Amino acid sequence: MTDSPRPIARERRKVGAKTDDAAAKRPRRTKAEQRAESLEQILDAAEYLFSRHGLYGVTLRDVAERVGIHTTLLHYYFEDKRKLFEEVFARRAAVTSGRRMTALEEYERAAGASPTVEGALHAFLDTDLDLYYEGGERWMNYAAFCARVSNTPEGAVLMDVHFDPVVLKLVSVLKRALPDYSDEDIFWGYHFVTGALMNTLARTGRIDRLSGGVCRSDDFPSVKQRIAKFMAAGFLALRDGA
Amino acid sequence: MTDSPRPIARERRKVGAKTDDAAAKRPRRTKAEQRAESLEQILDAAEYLFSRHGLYGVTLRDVAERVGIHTTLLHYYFEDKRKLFEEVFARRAAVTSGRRMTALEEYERAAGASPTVEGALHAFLDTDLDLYYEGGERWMNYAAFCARVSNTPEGAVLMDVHFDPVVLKLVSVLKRALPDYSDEDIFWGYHFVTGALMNTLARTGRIDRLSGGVCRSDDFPSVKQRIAKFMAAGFLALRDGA
DNA sequence: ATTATCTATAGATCTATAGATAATGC
DNA sequence: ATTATCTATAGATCTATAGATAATGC
Repeated sequence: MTDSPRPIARERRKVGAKTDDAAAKRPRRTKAEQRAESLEQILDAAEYLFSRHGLYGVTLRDVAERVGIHTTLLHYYFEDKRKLFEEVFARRAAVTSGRRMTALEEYERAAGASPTVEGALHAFLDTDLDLYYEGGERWMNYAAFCARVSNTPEGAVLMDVHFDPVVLKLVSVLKRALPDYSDEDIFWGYHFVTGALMNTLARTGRIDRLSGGVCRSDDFPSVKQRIAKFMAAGFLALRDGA
Repeated sequence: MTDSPRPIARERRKVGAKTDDAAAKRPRRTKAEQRAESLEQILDAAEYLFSRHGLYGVTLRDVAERVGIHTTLLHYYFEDKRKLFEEVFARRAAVTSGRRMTALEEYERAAGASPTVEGALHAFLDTDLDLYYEGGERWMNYAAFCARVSNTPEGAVLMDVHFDPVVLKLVSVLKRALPDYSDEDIFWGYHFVTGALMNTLARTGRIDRLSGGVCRSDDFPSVKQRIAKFMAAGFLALRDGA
């Protein structure tokens, strides 16, 4: 693991130099604060590293070094490595899921009796892209983490656990927008949508190189401009005999 | 690593029991054959394991055990673990790339002056889906391997190396089909297409569980029935001011 | 005579635990 | 008195190499 030791936002405690820094700060922090801060730093570091190298490509030592703590402290806060991984996934899942759920409910209310595919997809996709893009680096890391994980067998199970409700909500709105569609068409359509979304969140840099710089992996606004309209048209095209 | 020790197609040499089996067979095989067979078995096993657990989630021992050989033999045939990984990628890349290239050229010839988006996508996507679906388990493993790898930073670089030519060919046909489109729209459209394709190739089982069995991850024919038409409509929808 | 495969092993690294120390909490 | 953090270390496992053995090749 040779990641650039980009400092995470909060100041690192330096190993073997806990005098100045720490002595100046610790007294001001309550234990609850210390705990919360350590947990956050650990999860941020793990999120960053897991998003780039996956569960097995990251060692607990990598995480500890990035935070500037001793490896064993990870065992104090987390049962084991897998649990740390799952908590990285879970931490922000509720936020994105909740936001999209709310957006879908609001859209349903606003659209009344005749929701559209594009409207539902705007609520689902734009809300998510905004969250990552406006949430800064950590949210972008989380997005890449999810995308990476989504293409793996175990990762897909985590997706089930955390995202099924909001996805099924989207599906229910799509069904109302396309009342004569089979479930099969709706689900395959969703499958295409989520593939495009995950490919965006992964931000591998491939589209940058492929397009010779015309598109940029981290340009979520450009994706947002196009994805809902693109996918909605795709759904409608399935009408006449898939 | 606790994969079911599903035997790979060729009979395994059993460790510590090389008497019957081997004694009966070896004499009949030339060294070139032996070499070719071992290489193939190793690559097949690695492909299977890497597709499920990624580069770091698989040990050389896992691969060797699956083949039924000693770990050190892997070092005899491959420089190191990463090289093995790259050779798994490269082995079938030329085949899929070549087939799609041919299909696109044939389509261009057939379509003459007015190629369509849907026609180009059929050539590109259907050719690939057929290859995996008709190629049996190994090709399906390779598809999952590629999909998994495509969502990672290093994996994306392998995609560049092996697939850029055929993708740029597709892009050139799309440009002819959509002469008034910006490069940006074309490339983002491709980005959505490949996301949907990779999500299909990954076969994580998520769509099966999400849809309650209505869709199946390994049902590539159903995807093939829909994907080109779906994506073509998406491209066309970008026309009026993305 | 050359190539394929195995034995033995080095050296590094990884996860996890037990127990000590240094902070905060009442 | 409790919680956060560090020291020391066990036990397992991993990649890779050196060198021996057992096949095929002429």
